[in-house]
Amino acid sequence: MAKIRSKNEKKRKQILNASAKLFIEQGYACTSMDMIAKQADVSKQTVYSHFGSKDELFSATIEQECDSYKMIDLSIDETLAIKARLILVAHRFFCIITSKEAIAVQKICSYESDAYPQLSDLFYQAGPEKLSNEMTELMQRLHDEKVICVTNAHHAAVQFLNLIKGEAIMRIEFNTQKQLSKAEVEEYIESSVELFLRGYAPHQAPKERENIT
Amino acid sequence: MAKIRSKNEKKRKQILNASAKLFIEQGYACTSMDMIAKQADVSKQTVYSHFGSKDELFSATIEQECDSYKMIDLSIDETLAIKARLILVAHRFFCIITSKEAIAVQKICSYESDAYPQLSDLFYQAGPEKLSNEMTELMQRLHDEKVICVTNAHHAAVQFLNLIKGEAIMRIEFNTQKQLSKAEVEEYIESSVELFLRGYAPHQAPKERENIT
DNA sequence: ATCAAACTAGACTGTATAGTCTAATTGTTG
DNA sequence: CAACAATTAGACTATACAGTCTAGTTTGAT
Repeated sequence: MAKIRSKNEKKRKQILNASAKLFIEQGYACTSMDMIAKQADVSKQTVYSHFGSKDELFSATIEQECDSYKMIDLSIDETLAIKARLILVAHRFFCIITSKEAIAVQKICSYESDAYPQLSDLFYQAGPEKLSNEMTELMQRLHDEKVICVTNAHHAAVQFLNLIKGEAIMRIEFNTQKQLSKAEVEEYIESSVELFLRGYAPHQAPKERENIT
Repeated sequence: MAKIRSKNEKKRKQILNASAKLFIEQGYACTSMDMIAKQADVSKQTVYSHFGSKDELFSATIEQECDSYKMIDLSIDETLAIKARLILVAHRFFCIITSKEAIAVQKICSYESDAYPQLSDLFYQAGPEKLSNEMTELMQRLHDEKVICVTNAHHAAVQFLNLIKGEAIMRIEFNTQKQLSKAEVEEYIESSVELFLRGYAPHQAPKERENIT
């Protein structure tokens, strides 16, 4: 009496995994329902019985991918010096936004943002906005700790995140021939964290002078 | 003997204008050759006689759009105070990258960067890289003027440009429901220029203290 | 065992579109 | 005017694909 759909969930997941893989690899237009069915090892009819249309499946797929952004953790060992803490945060952020999946979902949402405004909005909330909110909290905490001195924690968060992106993110996005080496990225990130810390250094910190190497 | 193609150029331009409009508005996949011919007020056969295939036309269109990025001018009234100068530069940059065409070309190049790597590379060079190079020169000049103090002018340029992008550019790119108001953007830009200037303030400038309002 | 829901394979429809072909027309140049 | 290249309209081919239909099979709950 309870279970009306026996295998439903398993098939559904198979389909969503397949569609995620294909949409992400090939985009919306270049991925056909036949390919998805085949990739999911499921009949085309089953795809249509779970998701009424290609649009619906696409939406469900992107929503699922957005859900996977849940595991962003910016909590940081608080005993570290501020510079080391921010560099750690920067690296984590950088890893997240340069992951193959994140880049692909970003491209597809941006490109389809006119056709599916609610989808790209969803992505924006689950991705960039969520990150920026968490970063805002971190900035506020650092400010309260008097490690930095900001007048607007949200601005500071956005500024920090944008600084970290640097040119690396665009080079990845546009798949340019020349890509930045890991060393170049590290150097750039360190330079950006330093800029950020100098710009938001708390007042009355004359000892900073001695720290200059 | 000279003119073998009489009306060629005019038709060619009609076609490129039409294709630019349509590709930018609708993307590559959703724009058909019939639509382009109709929009250009030209027969389909003429389109094919000028450009052998849809791919070729697409490439020519994007290349043409990239050429139009030529007119970026960051020269600034040098009598202005440094903060005012950078705010002016920031606004120009912001206007350029938020223009409908720039956003559209960016989206399309990013999305098609796997299918047409040479195209997105072209875009990157004509757009982001060109801008970043000009900005690097500006940074170097400002450094030489001792108005700012940077250790790596290119890093500083990238940092400045990324700071200016803020969250506004992403909200536009993803077409989110909430968009930043002009006032919000202005406030953010001013805050970012200030951050940048504090972070790269020249040494031994104690009079700065008095400037704080 | 039975029965209904879920599933399958694959044929089928209708539509969109890239690219070709043809026959007629226009426009340019000598 | 003659000749020729460019252009045009539109028919045509081939293909891909969204979505439907059908007929038969598997599966799980009772």
